[in-house]
Amino acid sequence: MDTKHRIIDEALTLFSEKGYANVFVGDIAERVGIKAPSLYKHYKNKRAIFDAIIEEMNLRFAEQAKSLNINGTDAVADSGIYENMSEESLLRLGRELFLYFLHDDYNSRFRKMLTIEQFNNKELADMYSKIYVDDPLSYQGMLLGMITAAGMLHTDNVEIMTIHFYAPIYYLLTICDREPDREPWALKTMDDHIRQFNRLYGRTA
Amino acid sequence: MDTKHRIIDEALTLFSEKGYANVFVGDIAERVGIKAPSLYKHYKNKRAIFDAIIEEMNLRFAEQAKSLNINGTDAVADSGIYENMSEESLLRLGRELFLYFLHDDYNSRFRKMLTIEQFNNKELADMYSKIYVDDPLSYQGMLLGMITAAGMLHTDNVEIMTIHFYAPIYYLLTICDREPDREPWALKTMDDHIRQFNRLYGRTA
DNA sequence: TACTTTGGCTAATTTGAATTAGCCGATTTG
DNA sequence: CAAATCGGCTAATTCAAATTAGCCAAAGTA
Repeated sequence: MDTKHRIIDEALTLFSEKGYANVFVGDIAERVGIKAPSLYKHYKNKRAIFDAIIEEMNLRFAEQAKSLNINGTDAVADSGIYENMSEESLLRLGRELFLYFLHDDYNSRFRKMLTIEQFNNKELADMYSKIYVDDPLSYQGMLLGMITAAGMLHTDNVEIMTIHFYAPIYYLLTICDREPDREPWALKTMDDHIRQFNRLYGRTA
Repeated sequence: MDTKHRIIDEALTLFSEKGYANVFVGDIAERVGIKAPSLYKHYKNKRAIFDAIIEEMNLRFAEQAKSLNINGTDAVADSGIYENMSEESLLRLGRELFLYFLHDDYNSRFRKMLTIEQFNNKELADMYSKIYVDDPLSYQGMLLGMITAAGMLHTDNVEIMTIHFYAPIYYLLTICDREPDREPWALKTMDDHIRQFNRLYGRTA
């Protein structure tokens, strides 16, 4: 990774821990292993580093969204979630979602940064909502809708069903961001949540 | 309200909007209608203002917790939630909870401040978890547990049932904090959530 | 090979925000 | 009523952090 990327990488780490205003240009430089003035060979100023992070993340999430959509419906059908749609496949879906969001290097740092900066910056508020509210709802809504259409879950309101699936995951996620020690409890709770979700929505009406 | 309280009141507003580091002592003073140096007649320094806010909020929440516990079980029984436990009473419970957390003057500002500062400050992280994770779960868990014991809801895992009740409320709350325009949608979604919750857990097993 | 660009450095400089000094009128209190 | 004390003000002061100036060596390039 070249210096220019190392800078936004280290800056993201620091911003996610302390917030933009509490990170000094010198802190970033130190992490990168250079002196503060050298940073200015790569970025016009501190704000430009921040903007570069946003831009980079926008790219990443756009790619991710595209890759999910390209395969889209087919990928899900292909994934075998239909053939043997069981509690186990739902459990897998939830756990993967949770652990991906929680541990993915960029997701976790970027989410914390957005959490800290969201009230200061309309653009970040919108990104937060898109990434952690609207996109998951629409993607999981699509999945759960298909599973429902296939007769394996039952509801007349997929949106609420999706919130019932996702809100507890989101809730546990924010807890782990704040208190990583609770992760084992969160994982267990996740499993219990999904098993119960499956029982609640899985019965034949 | 005397100056000393006006200061922490305005400071809380500003901290909740921009975060501690982005608020200048002069901003607070201006809101209060005095000059920055005059602030120092009331507080030793900027950090002391922040600490005073924390202390004040600790008091408020302690009082609130006490008043909930004093009446405790009796209050619930008294509240008539039993006699005609209906979808309507659950709806009321959810809506009140939601609107109280969302609009209560101190709750809403303080929650935003905690959201911004949580990763910087272990004490605040703990407060956040207590106020918005642990206390609601234990209080609502108690209520729902009683309703379940009375045979009006059905589950063998009250903790998960409580998360199923509260996590969507929490989720909607964080959305409204970030995007107040979504409040009407959130309220409607709240109602749909609770009706569905009631149907899911209300059936006789 | 010589010229240019790149990316590092140290030593200023600038800026702006927190805090202190010290004055002063109003209010409280012995 | 006189002396504290309170709570405001203006004018410094301090200090830390962002940024700029300007030097230099190594790497790339005509």
